[in-house]
Amino acid sequence: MRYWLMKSEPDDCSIDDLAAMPEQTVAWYGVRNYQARNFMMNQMTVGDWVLFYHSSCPEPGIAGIAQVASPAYPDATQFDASSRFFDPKSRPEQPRWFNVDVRFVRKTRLIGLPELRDTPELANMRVLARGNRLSITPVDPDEWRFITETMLELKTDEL
DNA sequence: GCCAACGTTGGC
DNA sequence: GCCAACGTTGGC
Repeated sequence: MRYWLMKSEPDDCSIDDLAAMPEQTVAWYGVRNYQARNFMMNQMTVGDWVLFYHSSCPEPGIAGIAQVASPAYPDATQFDASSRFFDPKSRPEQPRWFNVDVRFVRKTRLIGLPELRDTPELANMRVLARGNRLSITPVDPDEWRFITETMLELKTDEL
């Protein structure tokens, strides 16, 4: 069981949008970075926990909790010439990009980026590292526990 | 809109 | 394999 932080632009898909999806589940398509793809392909398993993070918006920060809901499978948008994620170099016989499905668990209060940065227990969080641009980052179990239990006052078995 | 940081591309 | 040029991310 692993823990992750996944960034989504709320204009694209906010935590409320996720909650409103059929099955409250969305394909995490559009990842075009090999490191992030490899996390999905090689390390994620169904049931992994996800901090759902709003990025590129007025109030960036953690907005909810989700769960990995499928193994990685080829990202359909790479073959769709009308998609902004179209990749002409990717072949259906050997897809280049993969995604998992992500399912809504709950919305939380927004833990904004300044609050994350002000929290000593989270000083080593990967997403806060200088220059980090990865849209998917691993979260340490200790960091997960601190955020959910201490900052959000949730027990994992209450999720 | 700016820009720091970093990833990717492609010529050599 | 090097590295300059270019593109993207994402906070501000």
